[in-house]
Amino acid sequence: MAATIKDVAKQAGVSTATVSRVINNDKHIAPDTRERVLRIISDLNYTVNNVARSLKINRTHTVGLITPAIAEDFFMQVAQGAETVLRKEGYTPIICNSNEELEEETARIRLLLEQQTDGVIIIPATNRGEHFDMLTSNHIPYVLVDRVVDETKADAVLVDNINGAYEATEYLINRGYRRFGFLGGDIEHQSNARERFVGFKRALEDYKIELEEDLLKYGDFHERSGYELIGSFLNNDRAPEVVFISNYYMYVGAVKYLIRNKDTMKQPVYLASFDDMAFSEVNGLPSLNIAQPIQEIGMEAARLLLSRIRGEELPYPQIRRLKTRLVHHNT
Amino acid sequence: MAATIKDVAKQAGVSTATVSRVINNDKHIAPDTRERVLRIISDLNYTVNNVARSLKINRTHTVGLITPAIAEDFFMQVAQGAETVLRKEGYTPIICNSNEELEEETARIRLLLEQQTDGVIIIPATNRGEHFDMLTSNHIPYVLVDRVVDETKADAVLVDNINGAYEATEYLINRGYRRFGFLGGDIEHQSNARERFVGFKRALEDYKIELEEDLLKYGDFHERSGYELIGSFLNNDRAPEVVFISNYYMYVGAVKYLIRNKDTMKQPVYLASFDDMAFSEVNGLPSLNIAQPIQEIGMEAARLLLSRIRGEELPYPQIRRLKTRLVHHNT
DNA sequence: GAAAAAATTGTAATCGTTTCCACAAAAACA
DNA sequence: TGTTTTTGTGGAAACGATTACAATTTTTTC
Repeated sequence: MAATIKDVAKQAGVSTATVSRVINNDKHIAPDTRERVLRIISDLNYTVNNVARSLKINRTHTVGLITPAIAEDFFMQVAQGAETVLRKEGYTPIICNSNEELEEETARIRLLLEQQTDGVIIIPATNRGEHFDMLTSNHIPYVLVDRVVDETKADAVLVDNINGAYEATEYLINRGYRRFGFLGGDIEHQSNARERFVGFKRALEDYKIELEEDLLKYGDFHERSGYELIGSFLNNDRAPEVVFISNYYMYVGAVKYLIRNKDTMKQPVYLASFDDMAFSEVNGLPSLNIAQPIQEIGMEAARLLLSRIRGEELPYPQIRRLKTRLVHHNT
Repeated sequence: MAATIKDVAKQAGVSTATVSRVINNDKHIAPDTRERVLRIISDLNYTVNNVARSLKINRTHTVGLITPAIAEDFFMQVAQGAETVLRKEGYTPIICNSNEELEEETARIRLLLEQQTDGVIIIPATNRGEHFDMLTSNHIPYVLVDRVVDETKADAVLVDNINGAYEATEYLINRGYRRFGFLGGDIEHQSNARERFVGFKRALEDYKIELEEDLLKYGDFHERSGYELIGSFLNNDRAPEVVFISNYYMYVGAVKYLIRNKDTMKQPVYLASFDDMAFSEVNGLPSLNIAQPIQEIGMEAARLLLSRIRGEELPYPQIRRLKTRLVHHNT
């Protein structure tokens, strides 16, 4: 139904080869043929069929992006960053949702393989990575984002979690805080949760500050666990002066708890937390936030992936760590 | 490099036709050949090449989704809803970003045309719609979401804005509020802004409540305008008791203003606003929110589009309006 | 003005599938 | 047993582009 290259060729009285050359800006074409062909193209409203082209040239100029959740701020900002650079380089991202499930992640990889994407950016849902081998064995480059399974294996774009946590903690210490609470993630299985804990602890050690075991709680980086855990700290005589929260969603949960219970709260608690996103400012509570350059993470991941796709020579693996930044709210 | 259907055929000692039949679950195939072929497929780690398949069958099982902004809550919830039903039906969404720009929206449509998507879901960035004709003339079905250019022309999934605004206003009236402020959008050019205003005004009229001209302000549905406009209402003796805000982002702006200036505020103002998203609860201010079934909008759009793709007989155009729901926060 | 070089165009194979058509073998029927 | 029907399989032509190679025309060079 839609016009094909053949229709254009016939109308213009040339071969499809010539039309193809015009489309692809081949230099060796006579100016007047080029012009004639272009006119017919616009007359017929012809657009190139990318699926045919992709089949022939064996590249699709598409890149898969697997995220644990569409519709979550952090992931979509990464996606936005990636989209910006991919688009500029003529690539189309295909955003997929793993729903924080290993099997879905695997299924999406399979899908992207079928779709012949030229590369994949993955924000891993779990700490498993065997299924990435499917990509390797098909020679599809991929880049991990935000967390990593095994640092020696795959390209990754991360944030300097250790340093970010250290700086924030150090800042708090210098401001005179001594009694710390800590709300972390799964330090067993999640690289970023672990690193943030390390940075936090190292700062306390360097400044010889005691860390009480019962002021140390581990959740799962979800809002609910922040909401539930923060409560257990408060309203007793051993409450911390400041709580270090190592993830944004747990921070949101904690904030919600504090807002809901502000009338019964004995004393204010200061919050320090990873990430600086929408909520961090609007909730009205004073806090120290460790801002990740989220969009930049996505952009860097896209850049790295494109280098791989283009076959540029880079040692394996590339681990890029971006710097965090401290932000103050409502103080 | 990757195994093709030919490799499988050769290994299994059958023709590519047979392999294809196995892949596509053709009924007329001998059980033992099927089994043999399946074994080879798994041995060779074969995956079908969808770009070749798409070329042949002239369908890609992909659907474009054009949104004015990736990384904005509302749009991504729509996307999430759409993704859920598309995925279940074997379709892959390609999410594109128009950046709230007409030209980019046009460019994305052109891209999706080249990619041969089977249909497109569009959250329009502007009130222009001529470029949608490119889709029509290529026989690609499309569905508009959230706002509409001309109701008589294209399929659309919307929300019953008039009724939603009316109900909320009526509720406020019944609660005794009489002095209303209104923060709206561009009622000239944006269908949803207009409809919400109509519902609001109609309720006031029905209850014979005066609407003062200088308590009526129009912004642009962005945070900044909410922030700036709310201030002009307050701190004078003619301040409204309640402000009806017809968009979430303006609401967020207003909330930020109120939080920042809470110390200098003479009297509290109650907010009523369209949408009920992340901020609505956490900001701590009491408010009445008009919740749209955002994910459901995306799901319905996907369902409608799939009906069109499948060629089901439905009168043109289909305009589906979903109901809103009132939600109370911090009261 | 002829030979060589450069520029322009066409022919046809190819990418990896699907599917129409033909056909052989097996099953059902008489 | 011979005929018809059913079942399973293969051959080969598409789908719409790109591109190596060849062929032709034009330009340059001496």
